Formats: sequence, C-alpha cells, structure tokens
Amino acid sequence: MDSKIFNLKSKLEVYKAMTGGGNFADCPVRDVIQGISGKWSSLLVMALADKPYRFGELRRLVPDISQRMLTQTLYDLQRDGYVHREVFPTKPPSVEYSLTDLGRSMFAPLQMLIQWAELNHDAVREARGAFDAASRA
Amino acid sequence: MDSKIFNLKSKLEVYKAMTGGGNFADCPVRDVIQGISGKWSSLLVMALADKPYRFGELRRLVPDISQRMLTQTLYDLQRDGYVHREVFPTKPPSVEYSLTDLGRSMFAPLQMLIQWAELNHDAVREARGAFDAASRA
DNA sequence: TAGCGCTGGTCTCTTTTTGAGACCATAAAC
DNA sequence: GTTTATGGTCTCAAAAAGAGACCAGCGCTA
Repeated sequence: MDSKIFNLKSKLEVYKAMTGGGNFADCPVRDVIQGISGKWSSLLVMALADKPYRFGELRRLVPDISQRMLTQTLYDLQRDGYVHREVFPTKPPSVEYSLTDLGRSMFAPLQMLIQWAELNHDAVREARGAFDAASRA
Repeated sequence: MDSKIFNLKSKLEVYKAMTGGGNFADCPVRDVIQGISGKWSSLLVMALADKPYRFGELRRLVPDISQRMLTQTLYDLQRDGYVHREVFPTKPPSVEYSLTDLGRSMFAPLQMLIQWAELNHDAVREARGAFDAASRA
C-alpha cells in the first residue's frame, strides 16, 4: 500500500474487520460524515471559513434557514468541535461563531468537494434534465 | 489568484454577485452539495466506488437503511448522474448499480473527506464527550 | 415615559421526511 | 406445494424540519 489514499476495496475490508459483521453499521467514518452532511452544516462551515460571523449575520447570509435550524446546526457543529461560540456581554449580548482548528482542518477536504461542485454543477443539472425528460417519455 | 483553490472570501463575493442578493440562496454549489449530503448518499457512493453492487447486496452492506430509502437514494443518485442502473432479465430480474464517470469524478474529493473523517474521528468523539460533560456540569 | 427595535434565542404548531414493515409477482429449488 | 430469492411499492407511525409567535433587556426616540 504505497498510495497515500487507500482504495475503497481495502477500506471495506477494514470496516468488515472492525465491525465484525461485514457491513457499514457503526462505522466511525459514518459517524463523522453524518455530522457534517446535514442540510445546513457544510454551508455554515463554508461561511465561517471566511471569517467569524454573528448569529444574525449568518441568518442574513443564509436567508432560507429557519432560526430554529440555525441554532441547532450551530449547536451540533459546536458539539462536534468544529465551531467555537463566544458570547460578548454587550447590550444586548452578541454571539460570535468561528471555526476551531479542527473545523478549519475539516474545511480543507470539504473545500475540494465544494470546488468539484462548482466545476460540475452544469454536468449535474444536465444529467437531471436528461433523466427527467427520459422518465416523462 | 495563483492558488489552485480559491479562498472562501472570494467565493462569497462570487456568490453575492451571482445571486444578486448577497446571500447563499440559489447558490449552485448548494444545489450540488445537497444532492450528495443526504444521510445515505455518500455511504452508497462509497460502496459503489469499490465495485458495482446489486440492490440486495447494498441492503446487506448497509443493514440499517430501509428498503424505501435505499430505493429512493439510488434513484436520486441516478437522477443526478452519479449512478448507473442496469436491469438484467434474469428470473427474477436482478438490478446492478454502478458509478458513472461523473460519480467516480465526484468520489475523488469525497474520498478526501472520508479520509479526514477516518483520521479525525477520535478528535470529534473527544470534542463531543468534552462538550457533553461541560453541559451536564 | 410609552412605544419601538435590536439582540439571540425558545416554544408551539404544521408540514415534510424518514423508518418499519406488510405485500407483490415470478420462477426455481426442495 | 411450500419455501426462497429477486427488487421493489404501499401504508402507517415516528421523527425531523419549517413557520412564526413570543421573550427579556436595554437604548433610542418622541
């Protein structure tokens, strides 16, 4: 195994060995991936990678997130160690959210995916269009 | 801008210009990212990156997915052009799912994230533990 | 001093999404 | 003739998400 990135074949074997059952349940990678694969998580990490933002600023930046989900997603990201939450005792108190070192470290590979998305959204939209046209026929 | 990966500051500006409103709504990256950030999507892409699998095989590989969600997630992945579905006229008919070129191309950056998760799941679990301990106190 | 707005939330209600599991047709194997 | 395997769909319950009212504290303004 000289490649830096293991191919998936061996990954599958590793998981099978780890979980003892030959399947993906309780896979640690799943645990981490699911934490950042929510509807809003990657978007917020992306925003915070730019610079720290306050609650209201994030709300305006992502206008179609509900206040409830913004609160909860930030809470989850904080719990998993990606985001730092700091309250400033102004009147009224303001709260600033920023990425931790772990968060920045995670953003690096996430950015690869974002870049791929940026380069390939035309291909995806085209595939979608073709598929829908075919299923209408 | 000599870096291959643009920093997010400029991304934000680009989106603001594109959407005209200075926010993340209708961002094309969101459109693509949300398609692959479902609970099961990345997991299935990961499995199919190994080799083509049949419906029942995937079901056994990911035992805690419901049949309904497996059907639907595969359908969505097929619609977005990541997965190819082929029916073999055996009795009973068998169906094989495989990654398309687009799917394989997307798996490359996804794998970076998977690798990060693999290397850092301890850090995440530790952060989670510390956070929960602190909030109980 | 009475109203208003701004802060970052929480609470409740409704709608959407997901999960659990029954059901289906076909044909081969037992 | 009963069971087994195929890849689904259908229905109903549970969980998650969205919409929007409400809240407390203070500053501003009229």
